[in-house]
Amino acid sequence: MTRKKIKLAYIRDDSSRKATFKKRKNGLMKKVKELSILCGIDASAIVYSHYDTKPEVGPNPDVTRRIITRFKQMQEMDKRKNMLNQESILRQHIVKVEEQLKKQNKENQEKEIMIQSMYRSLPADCLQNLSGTDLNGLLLSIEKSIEAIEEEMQEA
Amino acid sequence: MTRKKIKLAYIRDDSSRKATFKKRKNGLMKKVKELSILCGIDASAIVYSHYDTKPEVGPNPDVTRRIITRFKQMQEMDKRKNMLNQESILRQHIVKVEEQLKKQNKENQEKEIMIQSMYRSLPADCLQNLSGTDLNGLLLSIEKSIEAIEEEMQEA
DNA sequence: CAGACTATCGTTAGAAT
DNA sequence: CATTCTAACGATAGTCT
Repeated sequence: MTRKKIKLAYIRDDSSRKATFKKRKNGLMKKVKELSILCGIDASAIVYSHYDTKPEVGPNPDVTRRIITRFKQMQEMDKRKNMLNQESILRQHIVKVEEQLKKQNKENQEKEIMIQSMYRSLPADCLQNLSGTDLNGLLLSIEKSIEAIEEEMQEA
Repeated sequence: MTRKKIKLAYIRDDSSRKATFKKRKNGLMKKVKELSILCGIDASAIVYSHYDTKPEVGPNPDVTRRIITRFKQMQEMDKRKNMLNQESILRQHIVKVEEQLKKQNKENQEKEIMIQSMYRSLPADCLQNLSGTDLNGLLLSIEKSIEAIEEEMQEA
């Protein structure tokens, strides 16, 4: 059993790394528990790893009960993450909607130009019937004007 | 040096409890650091005690940096409020933009109806000049049609 | 691959300074 | 009190099952 003086570096070998992880995580939790009891204080350790599906939090003795409240805050931290995600979704949504708005705006302008052109193209004496800037009114006026033109043509 | 096999219980003597606390806290942080490095995972320990003015979080090596950020977030619960405010601002912005979009959309539809009405109001024989659904083309066609009507009127 | 084992290393209680 | 020292204890790397 010739164990070398462990080199403090990432363990390349998968299986021994996992073994070490398990051993040391237990040891760590034990130390935390001892510190809590011996000194009457609140202590805990958090271990995030892909070995466990969930973040390992501990230890979980009587002493740790008080700390659990604070860990709930940690859980709220996760919620905060979600908040951030939600925020980015919101931002994306804004971008999307703003793009739509821009597009609509452009389309709107084109149609407006077209309407203005048609309006300007109408005979001068038809303009008397037009009133204000109201679109529906404008539409009615233009239809009236066109009807008037058609009537004049038929009379001629 | 006859050290007894430590009894796992609260250390009554103030000074030796503090001594033990200091030693073991250091040891604990070292262990956390080692676990992080050896296994390439994120780990941290939190020690709340009246010995230190602030909750001891650590260790503070490169590996733990990411986790510390999260803990700072935990400590800075105040910012969470601001986040909420920011989110509500975003939501308000979305509502505003969506209202604009809706309004634009409505205006767009009105204009479209108007254009269609004008189009339908034109004399049947003018429709031959119209081509496709292209807006600019449509505009040109309508202008042409109106010019044609005016010419016919002048001829009459 | 997970436990059990143990020689070895690291941690630390208590004493000394 | 805080530090240092070191014997003793505890943790664990490598090995075996």
